[in-house]
Formats: sequence, structure tokens, C-alpha cells
Amino acid sequence: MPELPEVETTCRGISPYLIKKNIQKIEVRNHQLRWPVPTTVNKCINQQLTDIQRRGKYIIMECEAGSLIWHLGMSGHMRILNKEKTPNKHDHVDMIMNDQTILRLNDPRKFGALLFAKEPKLHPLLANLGPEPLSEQFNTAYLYQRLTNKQQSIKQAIMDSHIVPGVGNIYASESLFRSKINPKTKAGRLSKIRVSILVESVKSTLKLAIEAGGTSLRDFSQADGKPGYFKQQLMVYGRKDQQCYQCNQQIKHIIQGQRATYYCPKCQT
DNA sequence: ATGCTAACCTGCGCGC
DNA sequence: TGCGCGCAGGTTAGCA
Repeated sequence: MPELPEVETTCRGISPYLIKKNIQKIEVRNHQLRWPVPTTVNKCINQQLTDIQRRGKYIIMECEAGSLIWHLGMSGHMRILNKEKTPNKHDHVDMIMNDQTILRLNDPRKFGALLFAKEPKLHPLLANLGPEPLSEQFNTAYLYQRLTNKQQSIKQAIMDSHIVPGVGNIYASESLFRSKINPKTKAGRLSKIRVSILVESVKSTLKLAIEAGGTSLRDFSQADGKPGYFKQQLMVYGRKDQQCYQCNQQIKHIIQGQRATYYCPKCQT
């Protein structure tokens, strides 16, 4: 579900309702997410939530005592409630603010996470992430260097958060289509020119998706409950055997690293 | 070091 | 209708 654009959309949706307010209570109905939710999250109780940031697919909520680190996994989404409502199935966590605004996490598959860290940037999960794809640090020189000698396919390489975080299964296929790069190409064999095209495609694809509010396939929805609309702009993802919008060739579906990849065998070489 | 695999968990759509 | 199967937006741990 949520890749960078969906997480970014979530952050933008929830921030106005939470920032500068005090956290009154964190109600964890089910601690068994990707990792057990630690009791240390309660260090944020009675603290002001000063800022919300995104790092890759992580959401970081900052308080003076430390930060809450959230991840939406495959199937998570967050919702803002302005008054108490009976929790539904898979509503695992509520964060209740001093004005009774509630942030509610729903995650059927429980691959998401809620953790606490005094210094989130030093947390093992965040410390080794690659540069943000929409930042200057994610550029041709950087990516070309990281791909040098890599035997792995370029699809798998750009889905590696230690190289660049935030690019998941949808946007990997979409970015490669826009770059005209075959997803099976060994990462280390791409020319510098093609790497530069890929860098720009990753950035533009993510930006367009953010503008559309993300992609809603199954469970993803924004904090106000509305879906994202980027699905209508997907060029290859989920389009197995359908015609390529550019050349009418049939879109191919292959499996790479246990994940579905979609591409146009004629446009992407 | 690098790269592959299984594993975590629930729901849904499809074919029979 | 119901059942079993395959598949789904992520990521780490563990092993070769």
C-alpha cells in the first residue's frame, strides 16, 4: 500500500490536526504490529507534538522527550476523528490529543509499526536509509556511484531503501517505464546518462503522485477518508496484458524478488 | 559484502 | 454458497 506519496499525503493530511497540540493518551489496543509497540511511546504523554516529518516511508512525530516513529506497512492508514467513535476491526492504535482530536491507525495486516526513539535519526531503522528521493542529495552522481558493480536488477535496486527510500513496488515500475529502462537490467550496467534519466523519472513520478493524493488500490485512503487518484495515471502497474499507452505492445508481468513487476518490452530496453 | 528467501498477517477475488 | 488458492502498496532476519 503506502509508498512515499501515500505517506506524504498522510503526513500532510494529519499535521494540521496534531501539530502544537498535547498528546493526552496513546491507546494501543493491539501491541502486536511488525514489532511489539513499546511502552516507551508513553514518554510522549503530556508532551507537545512539535513537528511531523516523513523520512522514506516513516512518519516521525517529534516531542521534546523524543519521537514517535510510525510505519504503515502494506495495509496501514491513518484517520483523524474529531470525536470518539467505536473502533472497528484493525483499529490498533489511537493517539488522543488534549482537544480530543484522535489519530487512529488501522492496519489489517499488521506489518506497520509504532516505535519510540529519543533520537529518531539515529534509530537503526532510519540511520542507514539513503537520501530522500525528492532532495538534492538524490542525484545522478550519488545513484551512479551506488549502482556501480551491482549485479542486482535495477528494479530491485531502486526498491532498496538503503539506496533510496520511499520507492515501492508501484513507483519502481512506473519510474522505470518513464525512464524507458527494462526492469531486468543489471543496475551496475546502466550508463550515467540513463541513471540521470532514472533519477529525474523517480522524482517526477513521486511528485505527480503526491499531487494526486497517492494511489488507492485496495485499502489506502487519506486521513480524511478520501482515496488517492494516481491510479488513473499508472502507465504499467497492474496493467498485465493490456496495451502500452505509448506503443500498443502488451504490458508484461514478471516476478522479481517475489514482487510483481510490470513493463513494456518494446518501450523499455 | 552481496543477494536471495522466508517470514510476518489478513482479506479479497477467482475458479471450481 | 462455499472452499482453497494465489495474490496484495513493506521490510527485516537469516542464510549461502
